[in-house]
Amino acid sequence: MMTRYPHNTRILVATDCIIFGFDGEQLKLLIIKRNFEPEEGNWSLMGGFLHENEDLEVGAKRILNDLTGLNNIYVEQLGAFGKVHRDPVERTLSVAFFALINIYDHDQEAVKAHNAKWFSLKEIPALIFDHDEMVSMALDHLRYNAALHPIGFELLPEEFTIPQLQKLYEAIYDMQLDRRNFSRKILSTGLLIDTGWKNIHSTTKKAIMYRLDKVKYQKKFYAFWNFIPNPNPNHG
Amino acid sequence: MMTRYPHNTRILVATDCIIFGFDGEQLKLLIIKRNFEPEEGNWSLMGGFLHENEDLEVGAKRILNDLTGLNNIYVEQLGAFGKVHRDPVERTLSVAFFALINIYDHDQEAVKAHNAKWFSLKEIPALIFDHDEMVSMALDHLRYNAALHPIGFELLPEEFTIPQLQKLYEAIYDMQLDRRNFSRKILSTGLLIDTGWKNIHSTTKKAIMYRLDKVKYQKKFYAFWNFIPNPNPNHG
DNA sequence: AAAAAATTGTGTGCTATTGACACATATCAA
DNA sequence: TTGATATGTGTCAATAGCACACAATTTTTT
Repeated sequence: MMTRYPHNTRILVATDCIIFGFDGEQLKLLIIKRNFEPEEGNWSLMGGFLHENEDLEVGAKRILNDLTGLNNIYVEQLGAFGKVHRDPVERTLSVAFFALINIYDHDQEAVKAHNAKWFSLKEIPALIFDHDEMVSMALDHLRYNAALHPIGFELLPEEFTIPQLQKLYEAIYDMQLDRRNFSRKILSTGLLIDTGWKNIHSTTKKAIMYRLDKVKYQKKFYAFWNFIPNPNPNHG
Repeated sequence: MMTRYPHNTRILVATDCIIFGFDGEQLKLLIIKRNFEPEEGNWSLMGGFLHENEDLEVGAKRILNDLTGLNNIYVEQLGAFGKVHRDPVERTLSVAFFALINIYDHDQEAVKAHNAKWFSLKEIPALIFDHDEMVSMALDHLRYNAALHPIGFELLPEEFTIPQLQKLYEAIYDMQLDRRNFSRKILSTGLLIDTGWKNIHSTTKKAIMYRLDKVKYQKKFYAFWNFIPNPNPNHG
């Protein structure tokens, strides 16, 4: 029995998290100001090295918990970033994870302790290494997947109104959507349950609060949606 | 300036390739019979360790070229597989790559030399490590993406007929499609160029040979298609 | 107290696309 | 010449998409 593969180089493996949140108006990204070398003082995704006996997703969730105090975060693996010189200190392969959190749920003290801050998409500063590329890929992933799967709900509180949901989609796609068509589409999926409550925070007509039907959500995750109006109606 | 990150474990990084081909009737997977330990004699995806100064995709293409003799293979990264004990010898992180090739284009001698063989999807033997999971994920990826993007063409020769393309889609989705509706949909994309030739190999009516309009292909890659009839017509 | 402003809920009609299905055409074999 | 098989094109009803109008609710203003 072999105990090692001979003659091969072992390299460092890290995990970086692209963390999206929604404040009701804008889509935001949570990043940290590094207080360690290299690139100390510059902005970076939250990340860390993988532990010796730790699975990838476990490592990502440990890092996310560390920063936000949250445990049940929606994460998907984005992929591995392995360019030889992406880290100037030593070759490091990073597995990027895409995370969606409810921005009002997290531990704000932990975020402060890590020198972390939420940035609107259009105000994100330059990031270290290849983190800009990771963010860009994560945003594409979000736009691509939110049009086909009901993942947007991960960014909202348990109970939400249709206008809130619409604002989220408008923020994700940076476009205006028709209120009436959006409402019809979203209700026709049958994924929303009327809680019987109304949004008491509104200053005008109080919108109905809904919650996600989690059973149907699981079943329909792969049934294709199309929330975003077809950008190219006549396949020209 | 630092030269190494202290106190962190370095691990082996490998690449495994999930290689799909289409023989005109069936979708097939190319796998190898291992002639080295561990798991010698068992079936496995084609893979190998990443070289010291090699980028991930370069490593995958090196491995693909090694097996098939081909250079311009369509590859996408599927993701990193990093479970602690996925390789019994030593912890190894594998980055899986999804590859589509024209089955009649490759170097059959090289394939034989590697003890490799094409298997129909329904006849794939059990594979080593977590390779079954990789194949399953790759197949999901293919089904998911072929419905939205024109990647299916990667599996066909430069010139092909609409009935051939239809058979490919039927193989991918393991379902029958309506000839007339399929033809209408595919032609309405404007992605196909009539070469003026006809399929001389046919024994009955010779179908028109088309080729892909590569300029439009690039432009339309992200314009959503929907080749597969809606599985769930009334979003119920 | 009534009107205005803002926001939310629901409806209508036109058009393009979809999916089910029929018929005409081309090629080879019997 | 006829039959068998495969290919190309057409029709039509049902549906879904999109543009748009109107009614209802709540707070603020007059």
